[in-house]
Amino acid sequence: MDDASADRLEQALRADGVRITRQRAAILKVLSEAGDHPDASELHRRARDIEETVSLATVYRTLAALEAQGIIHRHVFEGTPARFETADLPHHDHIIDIETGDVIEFQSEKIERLQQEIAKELGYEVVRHRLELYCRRPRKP
Amino acid sequence: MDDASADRLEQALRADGVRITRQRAAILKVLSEAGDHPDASELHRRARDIEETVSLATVYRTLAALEAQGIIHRHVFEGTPARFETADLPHHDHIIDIETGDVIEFQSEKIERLQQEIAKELGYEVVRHRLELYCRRPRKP
DNA sequence: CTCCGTGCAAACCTTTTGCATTTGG
DNA sequence: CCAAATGCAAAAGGTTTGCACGGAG
Repeated sequence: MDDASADRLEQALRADGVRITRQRAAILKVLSEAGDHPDASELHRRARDIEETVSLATVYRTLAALEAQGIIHRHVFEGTPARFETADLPHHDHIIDIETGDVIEFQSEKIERLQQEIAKELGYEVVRHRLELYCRRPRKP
Repeated sequence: MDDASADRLEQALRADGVRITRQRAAILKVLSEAGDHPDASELHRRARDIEETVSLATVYRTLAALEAQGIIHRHVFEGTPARFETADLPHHDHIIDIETGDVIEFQSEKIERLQQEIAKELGYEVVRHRLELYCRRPRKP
């Protein structure tokens, strides 16, 4: 993601009457540039490189606001703090490398469809779902 | 699950040199009789009806031990404390009713297979996974 | 007898919040 | 201007842990 994206995030927020402070601009920039899935304290660290006066509380408050607007997604993987990513990509699920912590995205329309079918058969409607594959690279033989 | 199951859990533990105390016996009984997916404090509450002197710390320590032995599974659903179930049923995933908190189990061999394939294509091997469908009952028209 | 397990209370860690102060629009 | 946002520090909430005592094998 580039700076144009950070601008887009700002527009989306402004449209909802949210003020763009120096702190928020920094957080938005960091989010828009993140290729990975950083957690709150990592975002805090990166944001402070841009704007020194960002507190962790503000990071959390901004993330909550962005999530409420559907601008970012929060993922809580097993045994780790929540991690965040911008919601600009189409829906996808995640592979978590259990050795490195790396996160890889993937999509599977087939799985999505199967999920709906299963829920329907049991009398439910899927509102949202979570699919995480905790993986490792196979050992060489 | 019935009392015979509680006994089976005890055997499994004893075999690993773990002592069966009154407290643990109570926790095992509660787990083996639970048809739902109780969290630690609910287990604590139920265990105390059997054996008054069970502390929450012991509940957590016993759950950790049981999980390490693969005797129970721990599920951390969104925004709620961890919930536990005995590992006697074949593998399954969960539907969570977002209105009632009810948990429904389901299996899908197709989805399992697709997961493996996807991981393999990306150069990974699935060690474990988590699939949760957050659902509601559809409104009547 | 001897450790393993226990209760209690304090510590932990991430996330949230109350309050007085600053600041964006 | 002044409601909205911030920093700080304290609180919250689930879970873990240090320590001295108790009980299973």
